[in-house]
Amino acid sequence: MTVSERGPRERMVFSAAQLIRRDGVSSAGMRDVAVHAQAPRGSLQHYFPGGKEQLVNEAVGWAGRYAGDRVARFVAALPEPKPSALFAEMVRQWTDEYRTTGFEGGCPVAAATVDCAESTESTREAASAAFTTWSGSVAQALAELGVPEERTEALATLMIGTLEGAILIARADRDVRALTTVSRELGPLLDAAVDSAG
Amino acid sequence: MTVSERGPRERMVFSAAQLIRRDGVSSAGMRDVAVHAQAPRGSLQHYFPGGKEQLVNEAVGWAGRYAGDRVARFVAALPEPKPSALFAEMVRQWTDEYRTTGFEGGCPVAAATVDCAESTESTREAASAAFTTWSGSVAQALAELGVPEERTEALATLMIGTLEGAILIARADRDVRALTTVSRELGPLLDAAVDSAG
DNA sequence: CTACTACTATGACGGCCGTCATGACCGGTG
DNA sequence: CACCGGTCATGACGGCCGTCATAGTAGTAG
Repeated sequence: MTVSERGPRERMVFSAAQLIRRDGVSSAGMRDVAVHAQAPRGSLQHYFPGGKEQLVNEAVGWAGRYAGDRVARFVAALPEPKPSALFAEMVRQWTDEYRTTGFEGGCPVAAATVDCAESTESTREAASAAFTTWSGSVAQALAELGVPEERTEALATLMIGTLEGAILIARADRDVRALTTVSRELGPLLDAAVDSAG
Repeated sequence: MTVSERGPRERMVFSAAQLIRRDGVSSAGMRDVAVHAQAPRGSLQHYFPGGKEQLVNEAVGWAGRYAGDRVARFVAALPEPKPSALFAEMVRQWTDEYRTTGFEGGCPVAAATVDCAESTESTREAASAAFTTWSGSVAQALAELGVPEERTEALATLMIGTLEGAILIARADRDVRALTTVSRELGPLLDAAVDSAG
C-alpha cells in the first residue's frame, strides 16, 4: 500500500497492478498510473518503451511472483501443517482485505485474462506464466505438507481456480460469504489427499 | 451463434454478451455491438435509452438466465444422476467450446464483475443477480440429485466458483487442462454429499 | 568548462468512444 | 388524404486515450 518505497519504476508497476485489479485493464489509464505512483508522466515512456502493453505485462508478472512468495511464507508459518490450513490462509488474505478495505479490487491476473486474453497475446502469456508461478508455489507447499507428488499439481490448480472464482462472486455480491464457503467446503478434500504414510 | 433469430433488440443484447465475454466490457463498443448484431446503430438509443450501462446489465442478466436454464436442462438429461455428473456436464460445455471454437471468450458475468464491480454499481448488482440465478438453479438440481437441503447452496457456490476460476486459467493457458482437472478432483467431494438415506 | 547520459516535463496528434440532435422512412389509424 | 408513433440513419460533439516530439534539467565523467 505504501507508495513511497523503492524507485519510481517499481512504483509504477505496482500502481498499474493496483489500478488494473480495481477497474480492469482498459480503464486503467497510463496517466492514472503516473498519478497513483506519484511519478512523472514522462517517465512512463522512458521506463516502458514498449508502452502500455509492457507495463501491463510487468504488473501481471509482479502479481504472480507476489502470490507465489506469499504462499511460500504462509506454509512456513502455519499453526497446523495441513493443506486445508494453507487454503484457509490464502482465502483469509482476501476476506481480511474485503472486510477492512472494502471490495475495491480483485485479482490483477484475472483482470488481465478477461480483458486481454484474446486481444493481446503477450499479456495472455504473462497471465499464464503468473498462474504457473503461483501454482508451482502452491504445489510445492502441498508437497511439504505431505501430499503425494502426483497429486500436488492438480490440487494446486483446484485451489487457485476455486479461489479466483470465489473472489469474483464475493466482489459481485460485496459479501465474503463465497470465500468462506469454498474454504470450508474444500478443506476436507484437501486434507484427505495427505499421504497417510507420512 | 445464429444472429438472425428474434428481433433486433434481443440480438443486440446477445451480441453485447458475446463481445463482452471476448474482450471485456470497456473494449466492447456500442458500434461493435450494432455491427455484430446486424442491427442499425440508431436502434441502440431507441431500445436502450439508458445507454451502454443498460445494455451491459441486460446482457449480464441474459447470461445468468441462460446459465440457469442450461443447468436445469442438464440435470434432466443426466445418464447417471450424480452431482459429479452435473458438474462434469457444466465443465464439458466449456471444454467443448474451447476445443471446437477456440479460446475466444470467457464468462460474460465474470467480465462484467472484473470491469464494473467498482465503477458501475448497477452492473455489479446485475452480476450478483446473475450469479444468484445460476447458483439457485444449481442448488435445486443438487437437491433433486439427493443432496441434503442444508448443503445445496454451499456446494452450488463451490461448483460455480471453481468453474469460473478454471475458465480463467484455461483461457490464459489456452489449454482445457484446468477445466478437466477441477472436474475430476471435485467430483468425489460432490458425490459424497448425497444423502445416503435417499 | 564541455559532453554525455538519465530522467523529467509538456503539449500536440490521431483515434476511438458514448452520446446526442436531427431527420427520414413506413405502417397503420383517423 | 393527413397524421403519428415506432424504427432507422447519419453526422457532429466533447472527452479520454496511448503515443509521440520536443525541450528542459540534473549529475557526472572527461
